[in-house]
Amino acid sequence: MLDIQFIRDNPDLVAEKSKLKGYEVDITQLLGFDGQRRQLTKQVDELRQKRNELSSANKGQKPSDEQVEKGRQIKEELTKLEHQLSSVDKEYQDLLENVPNIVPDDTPEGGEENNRPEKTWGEPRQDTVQDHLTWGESRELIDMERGAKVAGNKFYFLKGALVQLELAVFQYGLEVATKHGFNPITVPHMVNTNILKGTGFVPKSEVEDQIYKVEGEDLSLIGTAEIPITGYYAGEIIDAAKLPILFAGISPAYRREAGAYGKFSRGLYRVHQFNKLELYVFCAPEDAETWHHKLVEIEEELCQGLEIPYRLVRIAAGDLGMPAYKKYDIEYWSPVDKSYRELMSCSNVTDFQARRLGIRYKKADGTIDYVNSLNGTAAAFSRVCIAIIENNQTEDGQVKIPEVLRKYMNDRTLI
RNA sequence: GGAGAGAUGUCCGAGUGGUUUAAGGAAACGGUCUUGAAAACCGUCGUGCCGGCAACGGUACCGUGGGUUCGAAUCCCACUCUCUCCGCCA
Repeated sequence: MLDIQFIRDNPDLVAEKSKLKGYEVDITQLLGFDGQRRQLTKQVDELRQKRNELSSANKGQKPSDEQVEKGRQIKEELTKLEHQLSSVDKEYQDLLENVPNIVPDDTPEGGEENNRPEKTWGEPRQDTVQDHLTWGESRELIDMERGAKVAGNKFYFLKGALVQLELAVFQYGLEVATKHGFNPITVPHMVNTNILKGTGFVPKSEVEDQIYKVEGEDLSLIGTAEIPITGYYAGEIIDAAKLPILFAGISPAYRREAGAYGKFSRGLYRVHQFNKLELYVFCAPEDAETWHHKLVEIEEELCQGLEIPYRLVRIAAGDLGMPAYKKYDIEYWSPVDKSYRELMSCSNVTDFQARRLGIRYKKADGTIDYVNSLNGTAAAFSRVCIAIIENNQTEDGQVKIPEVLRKYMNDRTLI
């Protein structure tokens, strides 16, 4: 959610940036409701003032019939105005909540195809390797068929050495995260609608497509630990001295992925459930940009440790979600597709989510402001797994375990 | 799942229809005193919205949402959460 004052001061800018992101918002209409809301608020407050004056005029004693009658009139008028105000306010809130975050001027325009590569690392191998699914199924380490039997399409079982690999990846991820000061946290795997909406990257139409809802409960399965962590401080005012607050959240990620059965959905690449280690930062606005770069650096450190060749890309405006101000993806090299594919993502959402959920901080001078929040993937195992299997194959079809993981796997070197 | 109790500001805690403009205490901050510190004393000390350059004024907020009333922290209804006990259970 944007600051209404900011929208009042910069209506054209907000309209333009929203359009760049591909969101339809009618700023004129929003400001119209804003004006009505203010007008009505003024009238309502004046009437309430009258009511309060009347009732405090006869403290401790019975009011006269005349006073009661006058109070009754005020009440009637007030009820009418309050109803008007609440319906105007609802329209206003709905519109305001659907205005996406703005983007900085250096954001590439256009959609996904305009994402801007900024850096590459490692040697993209050009020889032929087995794809992860063929490799994993033939060794009975990945079982998609039985996953489908038990739960449905895009569910799976992982077994044996891959389970150990997964645990090792998380151990390693936590090791790096804690080294950088992140506090490990586990989270509720379901959240209520209030928190879900507060994270804001789920406009109504997408909620249905992306999020599993629990029948008969006000609960949804989380698509990432970002959601409950964002909610952690909802409605609170944090002492500035406590910032930055750094979390490394571990959770499964549940995603419906409705309609996502394209070319790049084979095997573990796009699944309904995977485990994820997520980095999260609450900080003062002036530190957000620095933390964003720090998060990207940590992601790079992780990829380099895991010996995964990658490319860093700056995400174009049209490919950004509603809350994102600025976002980078790290894409791993896929020797199977001979192209780079998404592995990690890192967003600065400024105060967009903090505003929606009322997460503020109090500075030393006593002033209060919204915190900024940032999040980045440290490891999404299903994809890390693909990247390792496909990039680390030896000539005889074994997979070399990255150096950094071996101490977590009884010094095993090959799968 | 059943029974009971409860939810008030940063914290503790008073408050069962109109001087509540939320008492009192603690913590925190500023000051006096002190060689310094503690203690003591004095002062400050919630958030949002609207108006105002500002000082300030108005208004709302006592778990959440409704309702009753001229007037609600206070009465009524529903919900959420917490605690105690019982049941079930890894």
